Amino acid sequence: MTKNEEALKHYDSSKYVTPDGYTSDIAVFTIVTEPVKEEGKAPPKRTLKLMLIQRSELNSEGEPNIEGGKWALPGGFVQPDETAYEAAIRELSEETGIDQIHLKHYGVYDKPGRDPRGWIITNAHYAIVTEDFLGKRKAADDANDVNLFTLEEVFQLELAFDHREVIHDAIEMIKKDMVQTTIAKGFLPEEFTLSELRDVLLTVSDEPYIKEKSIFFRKTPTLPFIELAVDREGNPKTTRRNSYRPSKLYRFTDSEPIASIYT
Amino acid sequence: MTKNEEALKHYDSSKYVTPDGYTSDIAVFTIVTEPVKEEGKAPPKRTLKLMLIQRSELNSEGEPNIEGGKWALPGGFVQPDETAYEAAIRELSEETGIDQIHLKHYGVYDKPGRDPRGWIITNAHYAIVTEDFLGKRKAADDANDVNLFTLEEVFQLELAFDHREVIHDAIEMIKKDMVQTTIAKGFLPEEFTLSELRDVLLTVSDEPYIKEKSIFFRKTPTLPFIELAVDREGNPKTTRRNSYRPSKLYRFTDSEPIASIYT
DNA sequence: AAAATAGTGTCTCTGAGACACTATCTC
DNA sequence: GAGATAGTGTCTCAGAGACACTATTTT
Repeated sequence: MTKNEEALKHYDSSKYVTPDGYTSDIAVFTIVTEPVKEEGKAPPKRTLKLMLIQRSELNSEGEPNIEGGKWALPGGFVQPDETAYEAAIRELSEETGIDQIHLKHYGVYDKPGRDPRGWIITNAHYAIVTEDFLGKRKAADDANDVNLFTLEEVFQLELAFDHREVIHDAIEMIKKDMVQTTIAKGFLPEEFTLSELRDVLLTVSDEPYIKEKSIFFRKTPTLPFIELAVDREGNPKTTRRNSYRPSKLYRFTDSEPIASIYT
Repeated sequence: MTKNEEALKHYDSSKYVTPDGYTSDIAVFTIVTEPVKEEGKAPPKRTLKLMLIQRSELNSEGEPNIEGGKWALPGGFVQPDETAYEAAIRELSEETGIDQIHLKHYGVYDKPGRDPRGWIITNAHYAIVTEDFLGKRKAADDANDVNLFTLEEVFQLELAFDHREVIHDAIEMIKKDMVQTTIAKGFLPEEFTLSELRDVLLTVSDEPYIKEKSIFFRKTPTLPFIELAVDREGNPKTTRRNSYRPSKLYRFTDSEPIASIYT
């Protein structure tokens, strides 16, 4: 690398205008299951929701905060010694106490003027967490409220910066990825029933191969990326958490399929 | 926005460390058709290739250039008054003379230490151009050579920065998008024959629904995003460019399908 | 007639799709 | 038995897949 070292001596970064900041934002999705009836086994209603934080009116120094009072995606500035992906994990943990999550980059936002503070580039991710992880959430320093909203409610809010666009893209992306990849597993326990998987998929799609019970129940066990969960003796595992009648448990395999529009 | 104006007075960007640069890189793909036989109607062989530039040994001031001599994706620094997407279009036109292209963001590269010049964030795109556009290509100031490589040849080269990873991701992404979206149209004329479409798809996939002629010829005309090209009287248009027997022309419609792994 | 691409005919077998039915369990 | 989820039976029809065959044109 001696050639490069010499080249570096002649490189002057001040020749170029540099960005004023690089931030990492995260659209945190969860599926909330609400028991329709109180008590007992019930057909819980599943709803896909997005977590937002309300920016505080004042910053830590007691001065007015940028876009204070508006709702925004959790996130913050990336440090020079980390990637935006790592920053996302760190911020999520700082701001909400969430760890262990499925996290994926889905877009960059760099339109001039999108942030009043200057030339700020935002690397956007979406995250998938299960409901129980959100129990751990807590409000952090410069956020005075953390809340979950349905995909309809979100756009009724006053949103900070260009987060309307950023959130819109996140929703489109997760809806697409939900049927094109196996990210549905992020919303489910390791081992799940076919009904549970179907309910998760129903939050984003009404296609007959999901909606029609008989098609889904017959087809899904044959898919290459899903397998029956078995115990040490090779007998199918079952659960009664959703019904009195035991139902079989399944798990995702390691194989990642590729869907095609030409099939 | 008066609340924000007040907040801005208290905002000090120098509190944060800022990146040393924001660049936009482009993986330009093209499909080269090489006639197997010279002269006459032939079954041309199609190959997917990637365009790279060789970084010059010396910069415009005659001093050693960073990563000089190595092969790299075309690209460069984003200006504060443009998006990386706009920069990609500009650079592509500057460095190679290409305009009118399909361009898509596919990744961000921000690992600390990836660029010896400092903390540099790269926004990566892939582009699809037809062969004839590449006729217009020209070498630019700080690139002393522009060339096309097959996907195998690429990884034999000495590549600059972390472009091995950036290029690897581009290839994976275009292969996926080729069967999951209608980007194949970027490699084809407005109106194309089924054989032409099939040959394009065969550069990335060997699945039977593409490979098996009878399946592909029967299935494709029924797909919702492909329609027969007709003239003013409603008669199917034909061409003889690939054979003596005229073959029907097709076009992509506006509809964008979503593939699913659960179907 | 030969040769080359562009299709179609035919047959088998799987599986999508619709909807009614059965199974297993608790209360 | 009522009621709830978890599945299965059955029927029809579309289409995947394999491979041989026909069609259209120039040399």
